[in-house]
Amino acid sequence: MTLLRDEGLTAEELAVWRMLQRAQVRIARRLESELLVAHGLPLASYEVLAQLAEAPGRRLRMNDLADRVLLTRSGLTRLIDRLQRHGLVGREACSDDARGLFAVLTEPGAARLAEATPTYLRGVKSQFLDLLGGGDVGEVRALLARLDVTDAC
Amino acid sequence: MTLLRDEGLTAEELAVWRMLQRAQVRIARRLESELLVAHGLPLASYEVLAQLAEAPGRRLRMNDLADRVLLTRSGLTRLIDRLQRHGLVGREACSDDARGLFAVLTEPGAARLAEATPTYLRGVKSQFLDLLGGGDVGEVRALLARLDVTDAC
DNA sequence: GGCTGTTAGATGTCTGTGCAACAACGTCTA
DNA sequence: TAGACGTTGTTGCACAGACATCTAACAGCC
Repeated sequence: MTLLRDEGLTAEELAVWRMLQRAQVRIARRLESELLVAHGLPLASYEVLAQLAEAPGRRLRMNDLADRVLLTRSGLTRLIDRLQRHGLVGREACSDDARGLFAVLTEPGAARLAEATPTYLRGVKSQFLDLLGGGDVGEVRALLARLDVTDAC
Repeated sequence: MTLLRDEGLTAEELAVWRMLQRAQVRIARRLESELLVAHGLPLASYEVLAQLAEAPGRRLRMNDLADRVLLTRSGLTRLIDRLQRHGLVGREACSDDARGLFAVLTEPGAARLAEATPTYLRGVKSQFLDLLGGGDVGEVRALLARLDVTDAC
């Protein structure tokens, strides 16, 4: 464990990273399972629909969307394929860049999203916010914001 | 967005969850990619080796280990298969329960872990701790600890 | 001792995702 | 205008992981 000191870390710091990891994975798993049993919607699909719903014109470039839902472009291609097959999103060409494609939320997609959103929100509340306790949210936000470097990597 | 109010959430609270998600996923991705290029070791494999190294006798029951690395039993079976194929861990029977198996860290496994650990620690530092800034660690720990309910679910 | 129910791991199967390679298009420079 | 270079999205491929199912072994009970 002297390796820790060699790299200038404390055991506590390392533990904090592990806790972050555990927390995120477990919360995500529970959210996903709740969405799945109640609406047959995987978490990633929900997030795509939610991002599209929030975007102007209910549409987003594939690349842009991939960033927001933390998927590679290829991963998003397949996911949009699936959603399109179920009629929840469509693809539309982009007039000012012939390479570009928009993923567009369809009416059925919006309906499905509306149906699933209460489940999602309740999950976030019960699996995450309730555990945090009351007044800390701004504080947590500030901490996490530092990790959210929109970097050049 | 009145849905938020219906469930008693604020937009900020929802954003905090998304930030947690992004932070964890991105940090994990970078750690994994660093471990992969430098040592050909996926993050999950590293974590298994690390858990075994910390355990008494360098061994852990499959079930126990699966919990610690956030894998299902089946997932861990395959992962241990792979690691065993590369000689980094072994399997040993459990004397007091004939159903049980220990995953045991081998000497080559320990060596590989020792080799990869500086990369891992540097990654945790540069991708996570440095971004957090200095004195907050105890505070963050306290916050995350609340999410780490070792629950009955 | 023979049931019943539970737990530990392993395996078949399927889905999802990343990486590398590719084609189509845009952009910049000469 | 042409060519080099970067970007966007899709595809072939391989792999990792979840779920359901299976077998073996334990525990409790009559």
